[in-house]
Amino acid sequence: MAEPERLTKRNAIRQENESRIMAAAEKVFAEAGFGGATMQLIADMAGLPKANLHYYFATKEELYREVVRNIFNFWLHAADTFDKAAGPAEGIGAYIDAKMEISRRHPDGSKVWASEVMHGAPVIQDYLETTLRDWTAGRAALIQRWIDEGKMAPVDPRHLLYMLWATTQHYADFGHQIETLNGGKPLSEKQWKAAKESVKAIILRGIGAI
Amino acid sequence: MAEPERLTKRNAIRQENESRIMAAAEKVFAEAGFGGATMQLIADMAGLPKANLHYYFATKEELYREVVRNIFNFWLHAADTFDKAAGPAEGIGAYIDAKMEISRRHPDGSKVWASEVMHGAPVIQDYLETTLRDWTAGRAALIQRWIDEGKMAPVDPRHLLYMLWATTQHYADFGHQIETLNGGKPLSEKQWKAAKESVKAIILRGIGAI
DNA sequence: CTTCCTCTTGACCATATGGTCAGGTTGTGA
DNA sequence: TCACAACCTGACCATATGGTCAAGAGGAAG
Repeated sequence: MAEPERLTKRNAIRQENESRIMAAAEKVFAEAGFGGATMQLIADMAGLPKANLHYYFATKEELYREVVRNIFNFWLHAADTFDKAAGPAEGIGAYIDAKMEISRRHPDGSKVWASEVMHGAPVIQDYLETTLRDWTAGRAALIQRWIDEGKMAPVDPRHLLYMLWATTQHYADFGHQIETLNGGKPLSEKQWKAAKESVKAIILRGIGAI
Repeated sequence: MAEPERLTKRNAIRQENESRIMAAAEKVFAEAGFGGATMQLIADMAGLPKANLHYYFATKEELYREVVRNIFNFWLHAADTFDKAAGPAEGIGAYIDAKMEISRRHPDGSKVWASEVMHGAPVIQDYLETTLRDWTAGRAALIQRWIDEGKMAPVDPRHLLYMLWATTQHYADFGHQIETLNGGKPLSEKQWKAAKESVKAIILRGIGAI
């Protein structure tokens, strides 16, 4: 597939610029939405002239597409914890921890993803129909197995997954609201820990895993 | 406050046009986001010339603000069920039902709200800091009382509220994703019922209310 | 050193969009 | 019927923005 990419100065510059642009784009898309984001603003934030963006990414759509794909892949891989567990308490507990950590560390990515899906997934519909669909079917089957083995209560695996996504991503997507309700301050280390524990406690007890 | 508004033909037309515009705006803002929405599209969808929009709503911001306020108030009132309950099973169960129903009937409003909050609540920040903060404090106190009375497990009321919001609104905001994972078809009557039951079962058991 | 290719960028263009306005139409109240 | 105000709208304008381009700077390879 991808060439090994020799370690020349050129390639270093290219990689550096592309990731600067991607990082800036993720932030701007998250804050302003696709329509509200401007190439000029992304360029400024990346510290490059606007024309240079168009050298690396021909169009705004293309840049956006790359950002979304990037996020999607990141999320998928972050969910590997799920499989390696012997039962729901560990598996789902670890999954909640992982997703909460992502919400904390990469809220912008989460927002871009949410925005993309809310607007009908114009650029990653194919991924939803293939990769995500397969991923979901696999985890649902695993959960069903746990149920059949009597390791947890008989809940609909799909709706459980939706609940996991919703609850964990909420801390990123609605972070501003949570911050406002927290007296205008971001959640502290302690509060994040409490959030994780609360979520895990309610859900794990809710599915009869503890 | 507001004048009783005599029932003249003028007022009827005004009201008709304003609600047509608001409905169209809600849909367009939900589908395209604030930045992606255009006054022209809203006008077309409302069946009015663009200049007429600006007669009723001076600017795009003003129209957007009205839409968001509208949604916010709708949501607040829809949560009255919460208070009238004797305990968590009824109170929170009814709240979940009500919010799921809103997600089903008014997904556009939910999306606009989500978008507004995700972008830092530029137009309803004051509401978050006053009305929503008070509302949240009140319900948190009520939940705490239930806990103190031994009617449910000792969970952090705030995080429980976040979980309720997240889970129920997810069915509207991420409706497209859910639909895709449902074979491309919207949830049926049966499936909506199952969703409600799943959510209620997990959460109510999770907080020790059943 | 020379050649070639990649990269950089200021200036520029076409278009879309929010918003304006003048003149016309319609309802209202006396 | 008349005068006034509310309402309507096609045409228009200023601006912002995505995208282009030609000329030049900077590495890479021989």
